[in-house]
Amino acid sequence: MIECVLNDFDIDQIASSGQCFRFHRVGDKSYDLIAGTHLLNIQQNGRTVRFDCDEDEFNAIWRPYFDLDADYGRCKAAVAKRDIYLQNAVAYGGGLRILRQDLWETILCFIISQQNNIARITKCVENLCSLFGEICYNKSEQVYNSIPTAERLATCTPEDLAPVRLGYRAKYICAAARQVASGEVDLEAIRHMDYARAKAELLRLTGVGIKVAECICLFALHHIDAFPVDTHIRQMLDAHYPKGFPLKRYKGFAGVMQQYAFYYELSLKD
DNA sequence: AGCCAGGACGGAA
DNA sequence: TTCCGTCATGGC
Repeated sequence: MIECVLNDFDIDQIASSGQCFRFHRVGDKSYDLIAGTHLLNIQQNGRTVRFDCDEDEFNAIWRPYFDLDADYGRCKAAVAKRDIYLQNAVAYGGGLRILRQDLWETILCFIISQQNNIARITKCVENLCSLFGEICYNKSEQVYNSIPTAERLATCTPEDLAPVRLGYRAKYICAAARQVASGEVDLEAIRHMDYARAKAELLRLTGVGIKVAECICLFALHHIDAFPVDTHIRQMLDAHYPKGFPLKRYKGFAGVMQQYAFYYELSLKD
């Protein structure tokens, strides 16, 4: 068990931010999280955060996963004083982090995310894991499955995936899985590429366009200068930045600002 | 009952 | 290049 006192960290905000669909709420500010092949229970009480794991696992997996060595206060301080919108967004989502998620898991989740809503994305991901996930965890009477491997999905047809209810995205998943399993697209190589090259390589995957590629770069590869523009961000840009978002001001970490804005936009629509 | 959702694809112009 | 119809499903 590891206990930390953390600034700029709110597990409820992180779990509901729409960058990860694998948080399972098990109590007040308490979640089971599946990340790749790892399972964690995390619980927050004020600024104190409990990670149910040993020190080695904490340092090797969860410290980088939650980006605990980054100073988000510095990002927040960079917001222009007169930028009322972004000031509000940062104040609202001050506990967000940009996660370092598993690459293949993020590819699948964000292929599924297209033209879809977060509630249904979460259900599709759960269906995919429970029906095709290969590794199972037993934790407090709760069974969790990992995301299915590319090799497993490469053997599937879109008809096989019908119970997952992916709609037209099923054929994208099958095709992308074959590209990865065959080595046509090399995920290990992508992990070592810079942002521009990683994005170009991800775009070769069926079902991955510019927006999804940027999400993968931001939420898995931690290229935090990626700035995915989805329908919510598009509306936000039109409404608050008609002359263009000040990307240059936030060069090198624009994706952090994007995430504050995205989370803030979601809150304004319920 | 419609409108919309963290869009991508293939073909037309 | 840019533009446009199409693609499934279900939350709200």
